[in-house]
Amino acid sequence: MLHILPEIDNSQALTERQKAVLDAALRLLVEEGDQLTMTAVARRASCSKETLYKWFGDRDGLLTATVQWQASKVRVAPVDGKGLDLASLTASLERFASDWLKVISSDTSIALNRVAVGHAGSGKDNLGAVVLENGRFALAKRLKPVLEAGRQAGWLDFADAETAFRTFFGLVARDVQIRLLLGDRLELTEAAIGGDAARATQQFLALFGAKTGRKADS
Amino acid sequence: MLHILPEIDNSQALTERQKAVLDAALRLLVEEGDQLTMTAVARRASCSKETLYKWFGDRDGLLTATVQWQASKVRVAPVDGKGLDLASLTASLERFASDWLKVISSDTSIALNRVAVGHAGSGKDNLGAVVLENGRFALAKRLKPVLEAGRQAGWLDFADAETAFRTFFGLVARDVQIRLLLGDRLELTEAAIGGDAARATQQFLALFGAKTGRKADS
DNA sequence: GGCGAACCGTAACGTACGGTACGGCTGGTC
DNA sequence: GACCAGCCGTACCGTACGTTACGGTTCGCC
Repeated sequence: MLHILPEIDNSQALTERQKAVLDAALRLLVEEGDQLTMTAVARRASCSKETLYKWFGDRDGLLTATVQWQASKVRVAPVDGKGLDLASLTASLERFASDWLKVISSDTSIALNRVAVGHAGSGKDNLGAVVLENGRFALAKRLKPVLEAGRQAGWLDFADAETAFRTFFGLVARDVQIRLLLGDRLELTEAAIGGDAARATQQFLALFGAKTGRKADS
Repeated sequence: MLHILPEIDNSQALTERQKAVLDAALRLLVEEGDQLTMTAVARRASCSKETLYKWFGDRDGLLTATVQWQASKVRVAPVDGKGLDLASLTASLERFASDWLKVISSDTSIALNRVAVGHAGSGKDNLGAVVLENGRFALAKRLKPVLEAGRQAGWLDFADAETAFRTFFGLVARDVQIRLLLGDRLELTEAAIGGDAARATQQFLALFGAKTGRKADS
C-alpha cells in the first residue's frame, strides 16, 4: 500500500502524539541507522504497532513521515533584509556556509541522509527526493535571493545564479558530507566551521566579486 | 566470523573464477542495490552458496571483497611526468577533474557508495573506509604531487596541499555526488563533464594561481 | 453508569533470507 | 580404474522482522 506524498508539507496535520512518536523514531534512526524495527519504534514511543500501522501505513510510510517531520522542523526564516553593503553580504554568506556545515555534520542529518541514500538504491519511495528538496534545494532557494541582491548592488558578478550557487556549495561542503556519510570521523568544531565558512566565502568573493567595488583592504 | 582486511590489497590472491563471481556480484549490486541476496549472487554467478561462504566467509565478506575488487580495477597510472608549463598543468587538472566526474557519476560508483553509506550506519564493517580510501583519498594521493610540482614551478601558490586539494575537490564535485546518491536524475554528458572540468580548473587557478606568471591572455 | 472509539501491550503468523548440509558431477592424480 | 578435492544445485534450518489480530484499559460523551 504505497502512500503518495502530499505535494509539499503535511506536518501540520500531525497531532502532538504523532509528533512525539516521530521524534522517537527519529532518535532511534540516529542511534541505530536504517535497521530500526517497527517493534523498537513502538517500544521507544510507548505505542502499539497497531497504531503505527494505522497512522503511517507501513514501514516506508513511517520512514517517510519521519524524514518529513524532521524536514519541517529545519525550515528557517527566509532571509531577512537586503543589506546592500559588502560587509553584510559577506556576513550573510558566511552565515549560510556556517549553517550548512552545521547541518550536514549533525548526527540527525547524517542518519537521515544515510537512510535516504540507502533507499534511493531500490527506488520504491522518494526519501531521497524529500531529503534533497529540504536540504540542497531549500538552501539554494534561500541563498539565491541573497546572491541576486549582491549582484544588484554591484558586489557580485555572475551570469547564472544556479551556477554561482553550485560553486558556493562546492566551496563550502567540499568533501565533508561524503566523508561523514561514509563513516569518516571528522570532528567539526565550532571554530573549524567558522574558519571554513570564512574561507569559502572569501574564495567565492574572489571568484564572483565584481571588478568594481572590491579591494576593500589593499 | 569477521575477516580482518589485509592492509591494502588482496586482489591478486583471487583466482579467475573468483574474479568472475565478484564481477557477477558487482553487476547485481549495480542492478539491485544493497538488497542483493546470497542466493541471487550464487544464481547469477552459477556457483553454489556453499562456495560463496567458503571463499568469502559471510555476506559482509562478499560485499567487502566485491568493493575491493572493483577498487583494484580502478587503480590508474600514478601521474606521468612533471610537465612544468602552465598548459600541461592546466591539462592535468582538467584531466583529473574530468576523470573524477566520470567516476562519481558512473553506475558502479553510485551503487558502491550507496551500499557503503548504508553500512557505515551500522558500523560492523569498514566498507565506507574502503570506498573512501580508494576514492577520495586515492585521488588526493595522485593529485597532490601535481599540485606540488605546480607550486615548485611557480604556477601555483598555496600553503597546504591538503587544503588546496579539498578546494579543488569541492570545485569539481560540487553537489553532483550527493544528488546522484540521493537518486536525483542528473545526466552528465561527455560535453557537460568537459565543461565542468574546465570551469573547475579555471576557478582553481584563479584562487591558487601564483601572482607571477599568470595573465596568460590579458 | 453504559458505550464506543482510540490506543496500549503482546501474542501470533508468514515470509524472506543468511547460513549449513548433503548428494551428485567433474577433473586431476596415482 | 580407484580415489579424492573442489564445486554445483538444492533442500533444509533458524531467526528476525514486517504485518495482523486480539484482549484489556482509558477517556470522552450521552
